Amino acid sequence: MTKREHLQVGLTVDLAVLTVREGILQALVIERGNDPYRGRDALPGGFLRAGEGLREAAARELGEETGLDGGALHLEQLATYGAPARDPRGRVVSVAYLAIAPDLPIPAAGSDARSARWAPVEKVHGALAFDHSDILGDAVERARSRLEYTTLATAFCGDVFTIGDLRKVYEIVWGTPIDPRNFSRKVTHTEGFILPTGARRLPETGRPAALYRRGPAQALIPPLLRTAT
Amino acid sequence: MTKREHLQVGLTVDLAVLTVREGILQALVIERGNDPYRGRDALPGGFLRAGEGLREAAARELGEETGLDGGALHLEQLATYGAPARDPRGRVVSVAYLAIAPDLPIPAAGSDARSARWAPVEKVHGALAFDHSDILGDAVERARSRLEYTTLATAFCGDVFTIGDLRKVYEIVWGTPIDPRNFSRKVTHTEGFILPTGARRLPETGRPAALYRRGPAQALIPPLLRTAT
DNA sequence: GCAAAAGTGTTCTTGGTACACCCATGG
DNA sequence: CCATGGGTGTACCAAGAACACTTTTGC
Repeated sequence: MTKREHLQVGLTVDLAVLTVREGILQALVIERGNDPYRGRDALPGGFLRAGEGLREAAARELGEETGLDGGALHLEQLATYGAPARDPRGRVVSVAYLAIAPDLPIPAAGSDARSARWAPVEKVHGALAFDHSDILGDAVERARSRLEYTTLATAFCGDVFTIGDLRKVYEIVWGTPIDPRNFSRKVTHTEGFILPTGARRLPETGRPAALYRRGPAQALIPPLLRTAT
Repeated sequence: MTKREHLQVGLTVDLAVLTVREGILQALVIERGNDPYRGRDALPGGFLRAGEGLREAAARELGEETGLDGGALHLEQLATYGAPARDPRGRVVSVAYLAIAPDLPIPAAGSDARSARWAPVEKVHGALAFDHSDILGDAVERARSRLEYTTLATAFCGDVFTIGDLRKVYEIVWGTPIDPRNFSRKVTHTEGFILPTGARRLPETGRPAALYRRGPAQALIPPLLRTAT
């Protein structure tokens, strides 16, 4: 408000990309190639560029560092982290985004990627560079909450999926077992959550399961609440 | 990640301060004294200072511009706004905070305040400087949602309040009437939402109402959902 | 025909909604 | 005694939770 020059800060965009893979919740991490925290795992991210919007920057970094298409998967702003000493290079504020991806074969190593890989959230949480463990913790909590009130769970699945696949997403992200019968009724009775494709999938053993596709609904009304732990 | 200088941006903290006053939802606005947008209403806010955390900056600005005690009222990070052209002065990213205040006498004009005042949300929404109308819209939606799942409604009330006061908060923020009987049972049966003080308040006319104080509960379980309009 | 997973139906209980009456005070 | 808002009780209904059996496939 006064006419003196105001503090200028570096602004990064960091991504917490979550997926369900091999039966556990995993996050995309990269191994840092430069100081600070060289050799440590961190969330993918990078500096904002001139003329670029925040979401735009998040999608770009995702593509550059991991080869994932930022436009194709769910991407939402999570929170902004700006503790004065969070980055030893100087004053850097980070806008964190939460991304949800299906179980993709392997993140393709992009031009800027040193060693992007999926890692179990349980394993890396607490071991990340900067304040990225805080960000990851907040991201997981946001994802858990989103499953209650939105149809976001389908973003963890591929184009087509069974009700059992969807239920496993809930069980793995929430870490609690869910009654298959009640779950099935719930998702099939919620208008626009999932749409039957008519096709079926043959498991290794057992009865074939009907395949579904994401429906148009965004909100889950009424919500699917996790019971108090 | 490369060694070239990265883009530096100005970083502001803006506040959407909401209260219920004279039976309607109001927001704290200031009239801008400088260009750009001189003379237009805007949300209170200002630039981050060196060595200062984001929340700390929000509390400071709140005190400076309005005389409200940022430490005393509910303050939560809302979202971050960084569209490239949102500020004509240059690249400025804003971290927005949502604050909830009880119906205070009048915001005291602080040292930096030009003309802080309460204004009906309906009136100023769409007429604010920068992208502050977007921020205010998001803030109102966040507050509405918070009333469903948390005990935040008590932050709109003073130290002591009646169940009728609390119900009016819900009715005004949501814009829908609520059944007084069911509401009363709901809030008194939710453990830790409100605590009886034993005192009573005499209205202008009618039976005295019991007074309550905020309880320790943060979450509202089960939630108090607004029925689909 | 056996193992494995999918799919369906019923009961019970909880919580939400709708609704009508009595109570305590000031004027 | 009347107007005004505070406080309570009850019937009904929707939704979640708990629970057992049948179906379809591969082997």
